Amino acid sequence: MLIHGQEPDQATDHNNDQKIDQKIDQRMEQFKHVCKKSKVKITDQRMEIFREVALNLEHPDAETVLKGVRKRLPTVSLDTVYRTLWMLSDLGLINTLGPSRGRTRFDANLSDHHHFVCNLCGLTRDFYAPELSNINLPGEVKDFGDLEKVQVEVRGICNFCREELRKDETTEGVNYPYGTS
Amino acid sequence: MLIHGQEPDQATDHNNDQKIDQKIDQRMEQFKHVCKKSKVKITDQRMEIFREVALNLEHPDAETVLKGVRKRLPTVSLDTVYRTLWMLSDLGLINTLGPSRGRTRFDANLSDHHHFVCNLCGLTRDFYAPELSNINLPGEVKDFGDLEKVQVEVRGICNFCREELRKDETTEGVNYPYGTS
DNA sequence: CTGACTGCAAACCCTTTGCAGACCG
DNA sequence: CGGTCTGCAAAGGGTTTGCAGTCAG
Repeated sequence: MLIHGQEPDQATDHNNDQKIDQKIDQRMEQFKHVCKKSKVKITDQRMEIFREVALNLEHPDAETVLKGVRKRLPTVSLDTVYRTLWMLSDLGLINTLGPSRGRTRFDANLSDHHHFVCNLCGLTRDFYAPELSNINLPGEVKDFGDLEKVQVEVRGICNFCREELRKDETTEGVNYPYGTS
Repeated sequence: MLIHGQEPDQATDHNNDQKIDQKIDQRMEQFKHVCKKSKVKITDQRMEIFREVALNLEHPDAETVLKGVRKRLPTVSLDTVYRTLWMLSDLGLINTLGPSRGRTRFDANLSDHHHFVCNLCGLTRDFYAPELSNINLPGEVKDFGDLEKVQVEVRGICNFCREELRKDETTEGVNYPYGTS
């Protein structure tokens, strides 16, 4: 998985930085509240790790979180990041993307949202579509078990990778012809 | 990730075994056709590995494929399974689920379908819903990149895990209180 | 103060790779 | 037969764990 250009501290889509700051403060308060309620100690590491996931629009994996957090706390270790992320997940403060364990990506956006995922680099961005929240599922789905959440995943090629492809077009061939029919 | 009861050779939802056999034969023919066309050698290992993915309704990971294949070819090795699965993916004969690499799960169902995923054990089952194929996406999604596929993922607790939970209810407590509000 | 938390290092698991022998075409 | 494919074993990369020192409450 190539994680490219989109650095955590890059400017967000629009210039609504103030609103974002406000949201973050609010999320930090919620974080502290839940920690106290659960008798979990509030440490600098934990705060910065949570802040990092909450700030990062691209749902980061553990190593990406580490990089971001180290800008503020240069001594944090990767294992603390892992422990904290899973703890936050246990506390319900963040969600995980993809199959459990194994390059898991973390998501601090708890609201009802959907994902665009780049097939090449794994870039994942949220989008909102209230009308998607009440789509009609076929009855058979309920036979599989208890339904909790419906999430739409749109797969494609992100703008960055499309450009890269254009550049690399003449560089190298493909291993297999890919033809299916 | 706990992979439980659902063994590959277990009876499928309904007793339409004959139809399934027919479909499998058809898929095997397609497999051979694509291999020949791509000048890839057809070996017993490759046939059985493809058959295993095509038969298995639960989208298996490499190790699960290995288990299934070893019933027929006891000497296959895990690395051959990996190599073959990625080759099949390159040939367009199967798809992968989840983030690339790292406990990837493989899917021989190439038709337009959606997934039910169990949050606890990772059980993944297909379902079909033609009306979901043309859902209206908000315009902003197109800004992320070129869209290729829209897949709906329904998350929940599968019947098996619900039962397990019921059994374990009195066995042990939970590490964290989980409360969010 | 004390138990929970951190950082280090080593262990662990899943996946990939190099190589010599085996096999498809 | 030749080049591809397999199985073995060892390496690789991400994640987890045991432990002694550190810190929040």
